[in-house]
Amino acid sequence: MVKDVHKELSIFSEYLKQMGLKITNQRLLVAESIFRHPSHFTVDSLAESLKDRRDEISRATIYRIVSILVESGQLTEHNFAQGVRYYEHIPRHEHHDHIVCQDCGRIEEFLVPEIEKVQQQIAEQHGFALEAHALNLYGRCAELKTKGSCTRRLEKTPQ
Amino acid sequence: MVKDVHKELSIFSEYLKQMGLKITNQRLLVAESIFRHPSHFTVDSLAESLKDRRDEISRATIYRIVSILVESGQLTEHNFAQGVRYYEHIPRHEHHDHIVCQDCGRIEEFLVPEIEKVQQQIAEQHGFALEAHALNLYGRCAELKTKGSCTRRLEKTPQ
DNA sequence: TTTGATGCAAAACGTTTGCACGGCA
DNA sequence: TGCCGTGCAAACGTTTTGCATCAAA
Repeated sequence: MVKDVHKELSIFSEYLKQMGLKITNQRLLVAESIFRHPSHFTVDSLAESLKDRRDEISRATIYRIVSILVESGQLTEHNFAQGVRYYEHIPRHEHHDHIVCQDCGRIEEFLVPEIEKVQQQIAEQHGFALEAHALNLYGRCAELKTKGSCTRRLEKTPQ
Repeated sequence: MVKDVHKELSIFSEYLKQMGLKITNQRLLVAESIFRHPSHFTVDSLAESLKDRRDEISRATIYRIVSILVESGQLTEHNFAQGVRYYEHIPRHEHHDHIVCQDCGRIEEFLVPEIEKVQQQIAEQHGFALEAHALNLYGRCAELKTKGSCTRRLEKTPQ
């Protein structure tokens, strides 16, 4: 676990070096926080979780660091809903798709290998060079269904 | 064709009546324009296409009418990219998925019945009540690949 | 006549950017 | 030391909203 974080951090540092970018405290701190972060996040939630340290990092800087991580391939951007960008750190490039609760914003993951295959075929049929794809399911989660309400309900929801 | 437009318009009028909403000129004009519109659009592109009539309809009003049409089920909202909402009128609820060119914004449609089935199963496995889904493929379109550039390149692209 | 719809302008929202200062190389 | 990164505040583009006016019922 901790090893993974270190590994990802050194990949990032290496990327910075290769691109002639500087290795700063802010970049390392933001990246480390993301690599420890288990799940999907927004720049806003990331900024919140970084708030309580002595040297708060400005949102502008966080935005800039996040785009570097997208370019380095260590962060994936999701369009679950309009208005906010969601990000996700996927170690070892293990792709998966998402099912999103429209009530509480809960996001779960799944993978169906057959679908992955079909997508490439469709792109070929349309003459497209496939670069990325997103399969998002939207619904109401189990907790809501059984309990009538959601513990996460008060958090910010995509939508 | 024209018949379809009339049919959709009367469905819309019926919906307005049932919801206690008024049938106004702006609502009919915007809806008619959408129902004639063959494809995906944004509020901006819709406003542009409605510009040249004597009584220009304000953007605020167009936004409000579009959300009514989403609620009436006659318009589907897409999260192809951040920043702009794309809409699509789907007569007779013929669902399909999309492949989007990241260069020119060209959007083509496809449908794979097997995928549609699998999605329901996945939702059940996760205890979700499935309400909607989106399968978006992103790539570079054929025209770009063969000609090295895109005729649509200068239009606004999602991204 | 009553109530809801419209248009305008201002606000809201997440995100980006110009610029002066500060810190890495 | 030079140059890039940072933080601040202002700008941005899309969407929403408060309010006075207007029109459908």
